[in-house]
Amino acid sequence: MSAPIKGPLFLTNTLTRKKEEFVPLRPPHVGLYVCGPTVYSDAHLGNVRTFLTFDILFRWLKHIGYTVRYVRNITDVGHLVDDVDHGEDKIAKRARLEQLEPMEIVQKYTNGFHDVMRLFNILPPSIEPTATGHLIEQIEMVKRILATGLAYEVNGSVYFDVLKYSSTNKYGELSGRKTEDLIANTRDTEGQEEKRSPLDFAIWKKADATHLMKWPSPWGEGFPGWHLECSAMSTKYLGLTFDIHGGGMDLKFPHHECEIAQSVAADGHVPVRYWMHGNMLTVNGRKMAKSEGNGFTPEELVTGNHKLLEQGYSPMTVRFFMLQSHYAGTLDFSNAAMQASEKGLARLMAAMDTLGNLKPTGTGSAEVIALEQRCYAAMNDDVNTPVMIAELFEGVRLINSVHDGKLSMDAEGIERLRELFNTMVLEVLGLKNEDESKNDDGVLDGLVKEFIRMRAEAKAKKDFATSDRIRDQLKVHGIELMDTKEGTTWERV
RNA sequence: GGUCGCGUGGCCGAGUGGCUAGGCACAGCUCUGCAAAAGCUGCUACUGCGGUUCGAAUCCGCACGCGACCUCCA
Repeated sequence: MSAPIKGPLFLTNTLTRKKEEFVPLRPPHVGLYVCGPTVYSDAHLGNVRTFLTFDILFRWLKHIGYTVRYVRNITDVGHLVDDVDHGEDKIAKRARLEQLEPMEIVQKYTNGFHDVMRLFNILPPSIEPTATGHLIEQIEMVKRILATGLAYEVNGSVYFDVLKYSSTNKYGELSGRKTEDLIANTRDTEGQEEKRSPLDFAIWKKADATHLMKWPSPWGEGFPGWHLECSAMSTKYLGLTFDIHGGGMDLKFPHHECEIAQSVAADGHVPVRYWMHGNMLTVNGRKMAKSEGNGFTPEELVTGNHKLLEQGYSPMTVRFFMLQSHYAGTLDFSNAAMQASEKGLARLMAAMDTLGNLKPTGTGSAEVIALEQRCYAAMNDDVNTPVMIAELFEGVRLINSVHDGKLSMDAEGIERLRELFNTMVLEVLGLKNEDESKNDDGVLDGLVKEFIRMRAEAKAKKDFATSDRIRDQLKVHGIELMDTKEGTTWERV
């Protein structure tokens, strides 16, 4: 069958606000749904953080022995520009601005999104459904909700009746809201006159003649409400009730709250057992958001070509930086923090190299076993990557101490340490060594090696004036020499 | 205004009622012809004021500061 589960795993369930032991509905299978991007513009770094959070969860669930079906959607219709139920579709707006067919916009930014995911080594989900590909399922769901009397049709639009629903169900449970408070805080906005209550939300919206993205339905030409796709698609692929639903903190209300209501209304089942919400990436203490205009694209990040960036940072530096904080807390982006991560990651990766060539120095491997246990404990404690990384640096110390002959370790211990690092660093954290391509210029490498040879000869003759001149001049040209026990190496500065 | 959360050493960032991560920076040492690089070692913080407790950064209350959501956003 399957390998034993290396658990138990504890996750913070944002529905109960408690850390709970994770027990799937149908072990060893796990159903995981994460709200994906709306493909109307380039993904920024804040988006990356959320998908990275659930990438780690996906990797960890698989690692400890679960068979995971990971569904992450692409929203290619349904989100409106101004207000929930009023205004222009974001994708249609973009299409108008760029003078493209809406589906060209969708394709363009979907491709871009996939490029970004690949860049940061975020694994593709098992299923990546699109909203436009599931219109029939969404229309069927609207019908089921109408059949229960928890939605009503007005002029070709269908609205969810929140007050009626909340008279027998808990609306607001996930986000900790009360319907009275919500009503008290409602602002008057246009296009609300069709609704019975300002809390009601559209599950199907009538399209006017100029609307580009519209489909026939029992209520006329229109398009699905913006919360509906996730309910329809998660149900289709994961069942009426499934294990984990994730997304960014900012989707908790109203998006996820509405998802719950829709599923309960349509199918009579609470859809999700464990809700998980990743927290925001901030810049100077403020949320990075498309609407704030304080985001930068991955391309700008790598090149450093943005006013917030002092230099470029590699994708793995960013990945490592994000994993050094816990997903549930906010993380503030700064150049100083990025530079610290860059160095830390380099040290971790250098230790990986050292470990590859490490030779046994005697007996003992107790430290490795203890380290291994602490790594598992950290990850099983709400996917605590920062703690695991801290443990891995303890491992780095072990590796270097054995390498320096200051600690004795037998072959079994070294092998176990290798396996631990390969598993945790490469497989679970998904970090890759980026340095290999640095000295890939064969001609340059040959030239520099010739200089290194000349310098070694000069040094052998105690002609330090010459050897130092070679070193200094190379540095002027951007080549730094480093003397190690194994000989001299070089890198570009 | 409502709801929720946060405030940790020079910086970033974990965490538990007592044993007090980790990274970066810094200092000392090792290595080295010198330097750099690398490694090792050191560095004891928890917004303020009360309270609970044998003991709190960790629990409770208040104050101050900050943020998120309440409108599209990961």
